[in-house]
Amino acid sequence: MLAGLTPPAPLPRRIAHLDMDAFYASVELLRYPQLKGLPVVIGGGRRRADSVLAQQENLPVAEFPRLGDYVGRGVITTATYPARAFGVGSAMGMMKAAKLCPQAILLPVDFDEYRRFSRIFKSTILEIAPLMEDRGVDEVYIDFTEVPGGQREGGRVLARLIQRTIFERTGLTCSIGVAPNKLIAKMASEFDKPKGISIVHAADLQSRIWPLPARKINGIGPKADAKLQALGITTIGEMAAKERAWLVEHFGRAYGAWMHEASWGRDDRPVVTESEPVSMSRETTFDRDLHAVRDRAELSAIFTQLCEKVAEDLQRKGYVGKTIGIKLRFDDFKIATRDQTIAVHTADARQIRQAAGQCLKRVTLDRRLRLLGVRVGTLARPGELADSAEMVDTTGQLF
DNA sequence: TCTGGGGTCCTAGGACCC
DNA sequence: TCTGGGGTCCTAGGACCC
Repeated sequence: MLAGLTPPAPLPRRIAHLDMDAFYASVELLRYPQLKGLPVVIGGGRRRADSVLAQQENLPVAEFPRLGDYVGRGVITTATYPARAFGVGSAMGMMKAAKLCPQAILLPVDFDEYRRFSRIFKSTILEIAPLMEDRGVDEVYIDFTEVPGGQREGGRVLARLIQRTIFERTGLTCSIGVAPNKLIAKMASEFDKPKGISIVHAADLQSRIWPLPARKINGIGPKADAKLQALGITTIGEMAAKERAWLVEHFGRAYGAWMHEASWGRDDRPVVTESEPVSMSRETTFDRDLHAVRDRAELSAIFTQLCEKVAEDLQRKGYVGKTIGIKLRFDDFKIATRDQTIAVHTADARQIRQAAGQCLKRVTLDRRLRLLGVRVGTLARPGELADSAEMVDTTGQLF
């Protein structure tokens, strides 16, 4: 080490997780302020264009569709806080939700609108802090570490600025957790929802993280949680009290070791600002279960449409893929997948349809089908394949 | 009257090559 | 003829997340 050139001590990592509050529902309330304070849920299968809502922003409250009138398949994607008070929550089946709160107002999803607001809040963040990781339409991680002011009050000052600026630009609120890493920040953003800011330091592990249910760890889902419960473990602290070897014994080498690290609040994953897609897919659940033979024509038409949509998605975003796959969900909810890697990358609907059709022939179709999906994986950008021996066909024409 | 749609990553076995 | 690695690709299923 050269004398006088001691490198500055690295700043402590401060990572934020930002989560928009009841995002879809909040965007809808911007359009329909007359619904503020009422139980409102977003979900269902109907398209906005088909409903009484199309272009009628001044609709009186009494004329909005009600959850109790809904018939069909689907789940709640978002519920306002007043609706949550009735026990209605996201991912809940519509019919079950309708029993809990039939008077709730039901709005169909409008993804284009949510994406529009998503772009606005994300670009707002990027103007303030350049290292942002996209985690879906309503969530991001932000690296505060090197941002001017990012260390003040553990990140609270910057979090307040971001929260306020997003609100000024969109009228939408969010909750932010700031912690030494993504794992803890993700948990912290939930501490004080809605409109919350929570600052967590490494020293708070025992008091604020260990009492939480194990299921609160991002990566511990229903299966792992049930298994933990069966082993007598409920909280993160109880997990942390177990030997690493014990967790490995019960959950496997990789997952067990990760669980041990997570329970001790350790996570060194960086905030990743860019990533390439791995696959693109389209799937649909039918209004009623379809029979492979009796409903052949209907199934075939849907199948072709799915292939056309994936092809459109690929072309619009500038990708080609060469692993073509299908997904089926039967009436008993069992899932089957088949895929096939073809010789040449493609984004052509007819080629996708052809390969997917071959996949379909490899499945025994003795049950009614509930869902059909088409997936294209092993993606590449056509330009990056140009100098390889492979001939890329994005048009369906032979050359 | 159950349970959407769009993703990622991991595992594990078999084929195939060196 | 038998035995044995390692490495990569392909496929199917499953857990998990938003």
